[in-house]
Amino acid sequence: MKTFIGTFVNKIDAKGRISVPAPFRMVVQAKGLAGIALYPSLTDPCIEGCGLDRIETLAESLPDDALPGVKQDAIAHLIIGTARETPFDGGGRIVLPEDFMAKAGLTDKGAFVGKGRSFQIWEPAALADAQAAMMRRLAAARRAELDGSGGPGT
Amino acid sequence: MKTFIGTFVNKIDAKGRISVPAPFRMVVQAKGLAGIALYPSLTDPCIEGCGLDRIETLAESLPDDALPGVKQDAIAHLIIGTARETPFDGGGRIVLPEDFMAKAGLTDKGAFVGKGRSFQIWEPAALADAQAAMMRRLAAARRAELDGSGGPGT
DNA sequence: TTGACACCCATGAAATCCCATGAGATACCA
DNA sequence: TGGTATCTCATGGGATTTCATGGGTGTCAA
Repeated sequence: MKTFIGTFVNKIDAKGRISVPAPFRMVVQAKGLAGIALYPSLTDPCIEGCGLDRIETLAESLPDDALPGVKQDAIAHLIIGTARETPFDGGGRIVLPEDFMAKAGLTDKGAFVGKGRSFQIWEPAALADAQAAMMRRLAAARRAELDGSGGPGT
Repeated sequence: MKTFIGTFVNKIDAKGRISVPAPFRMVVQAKGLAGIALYPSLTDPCIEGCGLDRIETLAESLPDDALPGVKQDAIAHLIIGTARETPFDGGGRIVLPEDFMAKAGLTDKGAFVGKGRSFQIWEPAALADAQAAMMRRLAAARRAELDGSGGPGT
């Protein structure tokens, strides 16, 4: 498996540790990596994660020097600056940085959500809310579409 | 690890010493270097740093087509001319030059921010401001994009 | 001589590693 | 097909090491 797929809820212990779901772990271990990179999501109240190869690729894609006039890489710099390398312990866990947990509202449980090449870690309740909100938006969009092309659908 | 990733805040003691974060130290030590090179940032109110090797590379690997109108050699000479070598002490610390500290507004704490091939040292509050400003800019850009597709702005 | 600077060691806190345990799922065998 | 053995995985706690930080001493230069 080479993509992050599915949702898994694991416990966060007193030390801030959480087990990375075995399928996710295998995605990064298959690349020969011994840990993941975490960074606060720029758009959602959650932590984002990926193999740290992705971060290093991001860093290497930047121009060799910070010269005036180049602001297109603002996002990359923001991610690189806030990212954090988190190695697996013997049991396949990582330690969630405290400030990341605070930003994502994480306390005792974390929901890993696969996003393909990356994944997110949500507070389970917040994830449910966000997903419900997205469903409502989709339903509304569909209704709006049907309204224009015929009667109210089922 | 071969790139500077993440943010770490350390204390500056009365002697102007500050611990270089262990992950950053390992990046340069992996290259066989026993210290780092510092120079005032040309674009931000902070100190910039990297391995000594990068300064040497800078003198040679200047593309002449990156920025039309900007004298690349001038920038290189500026960096090379102002850069200072700062060796690690036994505990992995460096001594921040006083004039650099003044330019960056550093007093009692310094925030190391990874930038991939290099890193920066900020006054923590100034860093927070700069990052917040950047986030606002990104959010504004995103809003501008969404406006085209019908969302009522906040 | 006096100041600045580099090197040394000490210490507490925090992060990391290690092993143990139990539950659940799977595979295997009768 | 039912039951059992095995394995993986998630979790808990303790021990060890690393790291950041503080201060002292020696050395060199002005």
